[in-house]
Amino acid sequence: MPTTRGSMAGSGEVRQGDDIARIRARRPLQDEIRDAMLHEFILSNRFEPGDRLPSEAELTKMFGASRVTIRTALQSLKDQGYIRIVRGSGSTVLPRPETIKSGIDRLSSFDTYATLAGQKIHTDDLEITRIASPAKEPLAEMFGAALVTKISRTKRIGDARVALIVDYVPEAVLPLEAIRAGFDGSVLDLLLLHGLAEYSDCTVTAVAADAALCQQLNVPDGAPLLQLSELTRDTLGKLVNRSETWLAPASFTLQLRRRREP
Amino acid sequence: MPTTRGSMAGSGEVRQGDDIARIRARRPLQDEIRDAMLHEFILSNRFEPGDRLPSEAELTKMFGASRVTIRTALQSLKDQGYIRIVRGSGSTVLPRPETIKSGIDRLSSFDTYATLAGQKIHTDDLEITRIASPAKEPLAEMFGAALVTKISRTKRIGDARVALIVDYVPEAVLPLEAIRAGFDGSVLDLLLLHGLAEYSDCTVTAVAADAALCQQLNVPDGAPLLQLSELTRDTLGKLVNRSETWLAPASFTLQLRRRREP
DNA sequence: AAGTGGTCTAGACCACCTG
DNA sequence: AGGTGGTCTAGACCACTTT
Repeated sequence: MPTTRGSMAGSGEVRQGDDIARIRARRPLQDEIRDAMLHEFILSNRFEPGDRLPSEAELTKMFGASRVTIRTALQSLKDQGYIRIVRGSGSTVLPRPETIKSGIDRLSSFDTYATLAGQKIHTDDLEITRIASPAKEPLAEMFGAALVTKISRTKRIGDARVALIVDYVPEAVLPLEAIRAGFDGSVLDLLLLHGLAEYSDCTVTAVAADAALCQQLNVPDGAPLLQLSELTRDTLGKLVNRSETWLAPASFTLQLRRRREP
Repeated sequence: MPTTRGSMAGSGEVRQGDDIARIRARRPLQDEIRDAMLHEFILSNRFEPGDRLPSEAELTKMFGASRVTIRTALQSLKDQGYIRIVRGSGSTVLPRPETIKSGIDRLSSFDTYATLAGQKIHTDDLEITRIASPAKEPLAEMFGAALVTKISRTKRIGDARVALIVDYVPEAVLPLEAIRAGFDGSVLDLLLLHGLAEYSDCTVTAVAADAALCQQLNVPDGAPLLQLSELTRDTLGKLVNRSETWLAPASFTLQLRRRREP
């Protein structure tokens, strides 16, 4: 019943200091509590898989927060796969998800994936060119813009060629000069950095390497490759990027978690 | 300020009838309001892409619900990609997501995908066999069980062979007899029906069709195929199914929406 | 300065699960 | 029957955007 906020004056000042520190850091209480529960209860093995967590009422007292705040934190842990919540019964700790922290369903660049996996990834054969297409061309029509920058490169891990990536970005979204200046291997990272990418719709197929591809990726003619075709959009749904990626499956497999329909 | 619930007695009885009807149907108010906003505001084009929705305060009055309830409904619309919410500014309607209502990131069977896409899918070459493997075998070790049922079949749309699917389910999870009795093309649907499947971790690669595969799928030797390897688990994280799928990419491509890391 | 969404509280009633 | 999570309310303060 303390805290600086809230509907009525509190008698206890216990949490006030904490509150101020947190607000300074602009960190929501619910996030603090979620992280506290994650580290102190779960990751520390204080509660092991199968164990029941304290009830929401108890947690309310333990953390001195309202039930709504506690629930928000618990829901977040549930969404991340750490606990299971059953009405009328309680919350139990789940076997640690061997996750796949970030699968292909997350909008992250291959550079980022590789780095997270502890791999050093290199960019070769970089070509950045400006395309001025007539208004009727599919590319211009797709973006609703005539000036588009094409960025093509191959990716290498150690001595192995692992991917060919070709991106198209309209000049109006990110000028060619900005791309040249900021490009460090990933167009997507550049877009994310500028807050220009929110989501992409991605199609995955298997294709046989043609002459051009097998030369670029150094694979035999007809070798099976994963092809990803993506259209990336910003928060407003505006198309900001078209991307085509070919992956040599020996070096790169896609992983994702499929969840039950809610 | 009305309603039967709530902290204090209400003066207006306006919503009481609605409330009772809703509670009978066990439908949360927040869901009703979300659907009402979706249909009356967005799908009806009363507010078009780019338009601002009423503020939360206004919605509170319009629907006679508390702000928390209104916010839950709005968040749900945001999660589904219908609106954008900006602090200090308001909520705006987004261009209708051409979504991909349900991509590969959802735990649905290929039968379900095909049906949703308006395709009639057929099951051929069905084989259901019981495997009793010594405890040291990888299959037995994986499931922690010696008795496992193997279900193998091909899928066909019209005259085209589109997939080969092989599933393994431990007898302890679903007895062979239950599978024989309930199988209508999809092991996953059977597991979902019994509440036995919560999520799966899935690996996607491209492979070249070997002799056995090209015979079963009627594709040329060495043709590129999509291979999905899945381990499906229940709410407790217990392994309930291993599944291998080979897809002829001409007939089946995978689609998914990739979202920015929160 | 006014308005909007983000966060939080305390209290209430209900449905469900477990003794 | 008692405890637990699910849903809901009214009110408050804050941070951010807009005017």
